[in-house]
Amino acid sequence: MSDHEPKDLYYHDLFQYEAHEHLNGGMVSINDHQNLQGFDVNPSYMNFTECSKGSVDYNSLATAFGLSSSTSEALFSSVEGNQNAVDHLGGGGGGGGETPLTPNSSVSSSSAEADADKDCGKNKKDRQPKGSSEDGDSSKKVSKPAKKKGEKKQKEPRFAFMTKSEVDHLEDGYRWRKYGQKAVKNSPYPRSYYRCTTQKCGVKKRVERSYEDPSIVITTYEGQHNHQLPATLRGNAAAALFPPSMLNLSNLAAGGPSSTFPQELLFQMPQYMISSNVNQGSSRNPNHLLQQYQLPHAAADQYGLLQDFVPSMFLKQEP
DNA sequence: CGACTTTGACCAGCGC
DNA sequence: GCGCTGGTCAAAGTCG
Repeated sequence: MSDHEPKDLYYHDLFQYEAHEHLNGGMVSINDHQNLQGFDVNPSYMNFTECSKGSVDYNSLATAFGLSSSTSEALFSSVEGNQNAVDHLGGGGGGGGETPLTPNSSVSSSSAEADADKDCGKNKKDRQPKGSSEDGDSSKKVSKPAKKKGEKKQKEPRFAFMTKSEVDHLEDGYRWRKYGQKAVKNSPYPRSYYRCTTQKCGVKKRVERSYEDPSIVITTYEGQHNHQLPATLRGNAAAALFPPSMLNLSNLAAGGPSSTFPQELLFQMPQYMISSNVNQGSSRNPNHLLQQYQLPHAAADQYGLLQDFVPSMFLKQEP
């Protein structure tokens, strides 16, 4: 954090420290022998840095998702609420560099616990739309948000994962609108910013390529979808993108025939977890979805383990 | 014509 | 305080 160099090391370490992370509980590997169709997914890892904190049985997690544990498929990184953790994915972070993701590392803080500031509003997005301002003093493009001094950026749950793909923007069944693109320091590849086009859904995602391995796309999701997959895309995208093996995985997690994208799975998992706590009286949240993603009986045993680490990172504090 | 992408500018946070 | 960087906005352009 003191300088940028450690940040630069992230990508190296992200991969090189796989075993290390395993030992330190910094990385979770979800494994599957199958390759993602079209993605030619290479070793990737599920890195629930936050949830792990050295207390998570990764194998259990993998098992819970119906994954075997010899080769990894996708890297997921829970970087929720931790700027460092996020940044190291974004090529700007300092968490993953020289410092392994030990329980004491900078990645260990939890926004859900410590930063649950319950201000679920999006700080930046809550900026007054310029057009709405009466004064119309549009000398500046962006009006200043009436933000209090100590107020920190809202920290949404985040997930990052790596996918080996030639396309930057992986279809995940949701509709996204690109709202920005920035060059990333020390990386020749720009980072793209997407926002879910569904109204009231503030989910965002960043997509960038690893400069270490340009074939790897790093996707970071922020927030949780509060809606279902768009009907027009639902199924098609997932079905197109995922081979039966992957769908099996999804089915396993879903306990049903519906095909789901791993990313979606990531989001549904939180929702699933959230349901018991948050769902009451929430008419807006289509939590019937949750029923679709019940963990399979086979994984029921592991669910307890999931419960151990999921809540702190996934549970969104309901106002 | 609406939805989406591109792109330059602005802002906030952080380190020095 | 300054500069750097990441994140976001919104006008303009593009596409179907």
